[in-house]
Amino acid sequence: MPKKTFFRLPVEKQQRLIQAAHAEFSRVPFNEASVSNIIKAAEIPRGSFYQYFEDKADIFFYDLGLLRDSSKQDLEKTLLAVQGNLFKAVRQFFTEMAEEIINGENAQFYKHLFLHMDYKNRRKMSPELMHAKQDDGLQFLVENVNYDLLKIGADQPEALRILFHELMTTVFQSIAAYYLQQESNHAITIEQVQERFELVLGWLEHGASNEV
Amino acid sequence: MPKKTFFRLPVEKQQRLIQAAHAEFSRVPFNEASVSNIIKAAEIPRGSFYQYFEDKADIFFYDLGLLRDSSKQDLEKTLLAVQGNLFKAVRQFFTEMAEEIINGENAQFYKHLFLHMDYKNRRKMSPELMHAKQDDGLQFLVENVNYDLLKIGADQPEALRILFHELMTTVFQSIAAYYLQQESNHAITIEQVQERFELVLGWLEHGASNEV
DNA sequence: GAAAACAAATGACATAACGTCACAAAATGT
DNA sequence: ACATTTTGTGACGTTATGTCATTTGTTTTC
Repeated sequence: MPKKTFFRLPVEKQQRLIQAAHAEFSRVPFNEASVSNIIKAAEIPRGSFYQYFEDKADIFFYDLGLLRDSSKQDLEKTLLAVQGNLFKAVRQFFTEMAEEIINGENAQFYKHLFLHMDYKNRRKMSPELMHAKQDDGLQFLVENVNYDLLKIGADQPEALRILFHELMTTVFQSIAAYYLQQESNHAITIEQVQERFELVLGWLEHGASNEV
Repeated sequence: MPKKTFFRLPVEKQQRLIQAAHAEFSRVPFNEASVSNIIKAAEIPRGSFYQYFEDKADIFFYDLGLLRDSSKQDLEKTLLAVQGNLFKAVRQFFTEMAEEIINGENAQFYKHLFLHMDYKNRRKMSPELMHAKQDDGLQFLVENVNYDLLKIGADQPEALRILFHELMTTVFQSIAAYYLQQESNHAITIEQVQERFELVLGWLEHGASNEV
């Protein structure tokens, strides 16, 4: 998290910094992004940057957090709207999300995010659902999912967490696959992304094995 | 790939370099590893390093390739041994692999590999199966899988590729989950890793949805 | 076996990024 | 008005990267 000093800054200056950072993280993946470029664009001295943020990662995840907050992706509401049908909720969530991520104004930022985020940092980019508390972020899910539709009992919260994690992985993977194809000149349409996601989600839902 | 010059080097010198690199990549994740440390340990001048390798990534993936070659993990043979039963093959593969990765001598290297490999570079760490050719790496799979056991027809090679990719993701994810737990002081046993993997694989095989 | 052609080795160099620190400036409190 | 705290600043030490001119070694050719 940014340091206290940052939040005491004039809003205009805060925005200038965040915009500069956002531009840099849209230009290149996190590892290639440089603090030097950010401060140059924001026109603030080097020392100030480190007065506001711990380091590059600090401002990156703060920026990412802002993006999430401003987006309409809210799995919680969706889950309630579909009476706790987890698969249905994830389907709907993906449809809304894919459109924004692929064609929205932050597409470049998301591209670098999805292609270069590793397992270790994956947790930090999960959707609103697990937003509030890190420790027990899936409490809402555990309480509001309809267990009748799953091979998971209400007494198996850990299994539910794992399933959710797997579903999110599938979401991320599908998006990443899109960007990968794009880079290798085999661009696919957003409909094909949807199809691919549907295919994998179908397997997770009903199995890929042929039980005759 | 290393440059031609590297392969003309005395074997002893090659090994010295690779060992130094391996130690460095075991010490810290790829992004934190430095060429400077590698050349210091290998006792070769800086200029030489760049005569042999393009950059850090070059020697990293070469090292990784050597590891794969020396390991017994061979999905192809396994697939034949189980008459093309893909799920059975992956199960067996995972059992063999998990043990080596978690308790083998290269555990530290693997830890950094699994926790920090992103979507973009994931492909480069796939098992022997897709070893030979990058372009059409899954040809063997397409030809030797028993389609009767899957909800995928022999006329849907693309779907099979996606399923395989998903299975490998599950493998990687399970390993990564182990290391993550370890870091957060909730260490789990290798048996629990197996259980977790079995759970997810079961979903992919038979679905997580309750079709009553 | 000398000369020419090619290959490999070397470390100084230019460049760029990082995070810190001592000091200056501004703001706030009393 | 002065003291105290907070913020601003950019030069600095450090560390890393990849290149290049030059030297050293090896092979080929006549």
